[in-house]
Amino acid sequence: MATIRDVAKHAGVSVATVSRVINETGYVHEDTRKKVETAIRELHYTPNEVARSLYKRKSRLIGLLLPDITNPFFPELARGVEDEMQENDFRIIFGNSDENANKEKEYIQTFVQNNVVGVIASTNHPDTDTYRKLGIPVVFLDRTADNRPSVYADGREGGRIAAHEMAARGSRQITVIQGPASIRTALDRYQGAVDMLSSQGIAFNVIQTTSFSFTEAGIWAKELFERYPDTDGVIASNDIVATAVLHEALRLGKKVPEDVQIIGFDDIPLSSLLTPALTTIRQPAYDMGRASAALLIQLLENENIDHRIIQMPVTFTERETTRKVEQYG
Amino acid sequence: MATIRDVAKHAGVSVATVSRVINETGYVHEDTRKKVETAIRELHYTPNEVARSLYKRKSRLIGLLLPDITNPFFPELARGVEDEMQENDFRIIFGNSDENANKEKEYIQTFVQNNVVGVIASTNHPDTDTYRKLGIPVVFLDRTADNRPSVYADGREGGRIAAHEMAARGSRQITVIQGPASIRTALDRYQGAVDMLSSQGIAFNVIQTTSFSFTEAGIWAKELFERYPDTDGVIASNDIVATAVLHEALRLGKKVPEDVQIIGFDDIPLSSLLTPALTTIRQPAYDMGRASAALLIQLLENENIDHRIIQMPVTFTERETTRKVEQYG
DNA sequence: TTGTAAGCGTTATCAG
DNA sequence: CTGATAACGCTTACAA
Repeated sequence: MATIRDVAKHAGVSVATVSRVINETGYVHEDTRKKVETAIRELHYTPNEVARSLYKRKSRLIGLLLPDITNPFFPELARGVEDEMQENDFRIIFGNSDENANKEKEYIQTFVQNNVVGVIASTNHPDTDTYRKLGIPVVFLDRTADNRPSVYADGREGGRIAAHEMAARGSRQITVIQGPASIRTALDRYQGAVDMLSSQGIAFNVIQTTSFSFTEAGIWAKELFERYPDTDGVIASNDIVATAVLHEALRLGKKVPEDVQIIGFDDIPLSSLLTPALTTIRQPAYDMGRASAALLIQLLENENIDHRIIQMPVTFTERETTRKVEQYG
Repeated sequence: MATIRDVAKHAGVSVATVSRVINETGYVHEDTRKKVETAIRELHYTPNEVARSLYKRKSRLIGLLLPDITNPFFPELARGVEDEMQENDFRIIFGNSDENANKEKEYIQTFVQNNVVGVIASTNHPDTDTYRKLGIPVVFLDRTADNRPSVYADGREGGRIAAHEMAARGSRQITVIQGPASIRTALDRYQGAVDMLSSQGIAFNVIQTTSFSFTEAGIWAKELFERYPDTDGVIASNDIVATAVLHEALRLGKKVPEDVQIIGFDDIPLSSLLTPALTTIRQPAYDMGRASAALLIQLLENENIDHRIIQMPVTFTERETTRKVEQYG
């Protein structure tokens, strides 16, 4: 790799001058600029970001920490972040935390060691020193914490909507699937659903799950219909579980939505391709990712901006696993 | 952030000594080591990877370039790469190329600018200077090129298997979905299927698609049944398209697999949760990711290893969108 | 308008 | 066993 020295020598100028033309800083004569530019071209020179980063104590790198890219909700988030960052010439160091506090801490640490200028994190522990003492801007994505910068959707409201719509469509033997207790968003959804159901005086059962994994989703679906065979409505903690429930219901010969209605959460891309297509509470994942990146970039330019907490809308996305409301509402 | 100087001062030694204890290189007296270690702990010191990287001209970073993390096949790959890398203390800079040569080149360039020690890339243009002149090890993932290090599955064989199994199960009005012409793996699958069908003297139709996107998949599925309504067997270019085809077939009132059989490709996590569950040609994505990372790490340690091309098995994964072979075979 | 040189935080060489 | 110090490739005062 050619260095700035090589370019300087090749162009017959000093490194300072080369630096000036690269960064468009300070005066440089048109002719020398030309010389330098040809030298750069001829040597295929590109600046070493590491050296830059060392001197300026900041890079063009940001850290992105997500629970598990294998859960289809997160790639959407990631893609949004990446697209926005890419357009602003930032690159991403990426890690999966598996919702594990230790892995999370490790990653954040290496992010810092690599001089990232900011981090976007989807974490259940935003209130730890890991983030508090980070010294660089952090945006919490899909999660939130007191007054810290964050982009998230209102899971509680989503849960409420799901419960309300399901009740409006006539289900009275509802089973709510409670996601992993350690995951904040899962808890919110659950709480929202429970609140709504309670306030409407509708009884319900609960199935507790401990992960969002594809392989285990089927197990819980089975458990659900074994323990509560009369279930005529399922509020799932996300679309993966909802898909498993749908699969199991169909396998048991139940008609969906006639015998049992199902509402998921997230609206992952495959949901609309299921048969019947999944009714769900949509989170605008891609936009959330983009928004979080945009927010981080703002924070990078100006630490003190007003609008640091962005709540995205959660929308009832009616498809085919729920009945038409006219029939019942 | 504390620097090595701070630690040295705090411990009353020179920076050289601190460096020695950090890197466990050279002699250092037990007592001084202790002093240094406490200093490190008290100051919460962690080495600046950027400075290290600058001096050593190599980092603990690798670049990962994937077409689109939003396609459920790639997160599996990415996860495999990440887990293996993480266990070996490497971090990942990540980018989506969208199969776009320009974006790809840009990303690779910034990878290099950030001193990555190696790259893992899923690209359709492995034979360009971008990779040839990179100067650091590259492993091609899910793609391959002459004799360059790579980890991939035999798409052609997969296509053959799909065609063979479908024919063995009685379909005679087969439509093959040809994926984007620019994507090598899609082409291989298609070729394999066509070869097999031709050699068996079975006529078939072709639907050409131009992307793997969820939103467009539905369009092609519609087109398929409009143009070839008598289709009784579909060999799809991947599971996303297969899912869309299944969805459309069901919507049209066709029975699957009785009226039309469907075989996908990849075996993404959701495939087994569809109803009927999708029969597909499985690629061991996660393992491929891990293998590519392991290979890259080997290459990093020793440029000249023998086994640089790893072909992973492709397996016919029989589920419910194909008929039982006994009935027809 | 341009060049010199210090400094970013490390590692490694070479004396001591 | 330990300490100075040059070097990694860049940016930025400061001088010229």
